[in-house]
Amino acid sequence: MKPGHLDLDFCLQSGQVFRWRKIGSGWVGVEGDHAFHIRQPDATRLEVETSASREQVESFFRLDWDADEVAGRILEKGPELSPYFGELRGLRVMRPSNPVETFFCFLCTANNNLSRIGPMCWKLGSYGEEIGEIEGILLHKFPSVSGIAQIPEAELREAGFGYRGATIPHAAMQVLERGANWIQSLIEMPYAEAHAALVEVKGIGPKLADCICLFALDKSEAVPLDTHIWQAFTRLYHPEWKGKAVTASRYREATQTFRERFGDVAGWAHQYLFYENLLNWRSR
DNA sequence: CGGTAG
DNA sequence: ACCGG
Repeated sequence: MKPGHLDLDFCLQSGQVFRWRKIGSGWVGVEGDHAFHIRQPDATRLEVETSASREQVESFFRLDWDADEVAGRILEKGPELSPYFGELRGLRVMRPSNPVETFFCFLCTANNNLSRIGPMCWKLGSYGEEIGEIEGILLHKFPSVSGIAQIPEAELREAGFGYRGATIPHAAMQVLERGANWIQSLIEMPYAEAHAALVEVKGIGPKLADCICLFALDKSEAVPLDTHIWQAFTRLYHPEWKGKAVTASRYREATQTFRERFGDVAGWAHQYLFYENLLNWRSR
C-alpha cells in the first residue's frame, strides 16, 4: 500500500477519532465492524492487520485525497496559514465509517479535554459487541443508538461522565424519535441542511454539528469552530472581534469566511489550524 | 478548558 | 451553570 503522505500519530491523535490506543510504535483500534492493528515502519509504508478490506482502510484514511495536493491548494488560497503547516505533513482528515460512533463520541468532547475524552469514548464502546482482542486489549463495535439510549445515567456518572451521563442517553432518545436510521440519513443531505438538522438535537450545538458533518457525514466544507479556531480567525481575518465571545451569528460569519476562502478543503484547513494549536498547547 | 442550554 | 482536571 502506498499511503501517500500519512502520519499515523497525527491522524489518530488529533481529535478526529477516539477509540484508538497506541501500543509501542503501532496502534490498536476499531473502525466500523473491524478490529485493526496498524504499524508504520517507515514514512512510505503501512502495515495493517485487519479483517477489513483494502478499500475500507483507504477510505478510513481518505487515501483517495492527495494530502500534499490539498495542503498546496489551502496555502495557495490562504498563504497566511503557512505558519500552521510546518511540521504537520501527513495529517489527514479521516473518514470513519460509523456515523453513530462519531455522533456520540463528539458528544463526549464538549466542554472537555482530550485526556478525558478517550476513556469516555472507550467506555461507550464497551457497551457494543465484542469483536476481538489485540495485545490484550478487548475491542468492541460501537453500540447502536438504542444501546446508548439504554445506558443508565448512574453508570456513566460513575465512569466520570459528569452531566454528560444524562445528556448522552438523552440525545440517543432524541435520535430514536427521529427514526433508528436518522443519523445515517443525514449523509444524503447537503451540508447546510445536515448541520441545521443536527443542532435541533438538544446537546448538539453548532460546533459539535460541524464535527459530525466533517468526520461522520463527509462534508468537507464543515469548519468546527472551537475557541482556538475562533482566536485564529480573529487574529487572521477579523481583529476587531479579538477577545469577543462567539455568538451564534459570529459563529456563522467566521465559519462562512473559511468556507468562502477554502471551499471544499475548509475542513482540512481547520484540522491543520486545530492540531497546530493543540500541539502548542500540549508543549506548554 | 476541543460547548451548550436556559 | 455544568462534571472534573
